[in-house]
Amino acid sequence: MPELPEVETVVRGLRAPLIGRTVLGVWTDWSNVIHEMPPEAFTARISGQTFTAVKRRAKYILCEMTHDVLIVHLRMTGRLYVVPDETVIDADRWAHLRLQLDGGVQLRFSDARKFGRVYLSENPDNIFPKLGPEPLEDDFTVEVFAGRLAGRHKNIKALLLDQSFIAGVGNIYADEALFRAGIHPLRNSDSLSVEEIKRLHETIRATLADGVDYEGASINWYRKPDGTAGESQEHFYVYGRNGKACLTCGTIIEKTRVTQRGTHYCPVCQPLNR
DNA sequence: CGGACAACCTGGCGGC
DNA sequence: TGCCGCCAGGTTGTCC
Repeated sequence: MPELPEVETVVRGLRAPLIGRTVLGVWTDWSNVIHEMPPEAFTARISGQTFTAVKRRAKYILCEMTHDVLIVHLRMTGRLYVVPDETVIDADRWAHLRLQLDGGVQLRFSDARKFGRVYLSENPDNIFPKLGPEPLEDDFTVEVFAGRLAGRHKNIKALLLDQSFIAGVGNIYADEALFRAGIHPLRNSDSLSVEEIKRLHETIRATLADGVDYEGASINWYRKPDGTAGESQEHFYVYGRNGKACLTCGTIIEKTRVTQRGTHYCPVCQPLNR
């Protein structure tokens, strides 16, 4: 669920409550959430460090501290928020990691499915796998996109989901971008015309930018750090709209599986054969 | 390189 | 009301 727009929204929402706060202690009831380091080492190392900045790379949240970077990946059901010590909210049922901060507040990481990951490292590059370009940056031009497509032979949806090809796109925004570009998710990447590549480049950026503007999609698990819902889901063209009329042509939106993932598309607006 | 698929986990939901 | 099985999707790793 949390894709680039959701992660970006979390990052923006954490800056005010987190920057300037110092870690006083660590509590966990499922230490597997901490990766690449024993929990005791994590506790010893993070204690006393102060948060200085909060940034994003791909779907990773980067909380920069005095000496290290606290790196969080929300995966499917992760939620990250700062609340006063005594506050109890529903998501706390799955809050497996809590950092006690000064000022009487806690940074809590809630994750119902325990897929999320937390790392502490001097340099995030030591943690990241190979990551593609940031689609919303100015240097992600259509030429860059076309260059990365060259030589690839794969269905276009699978390629959009590949984080080493382009960073930050997940299942929801891949479907939305492909619809807006009028491209069937099973089209092979090497069959796209110059015009289609140009359209897809534009719709990837527009879809993600809209997602950020709407503060993410709260379909089930995702919430902003302040606990409220995003509105992105109210503006979807195809995701979750299978069985409903296409907003462009009225045809019934179909759902199928592409590379093991639920995939939504309009069979008329996104023809497989052109 | 690409495709298929299991694994990691558990809540929510439809069906009976 | 309760139990069963399936679905959700980010990422890694394995096998062909």
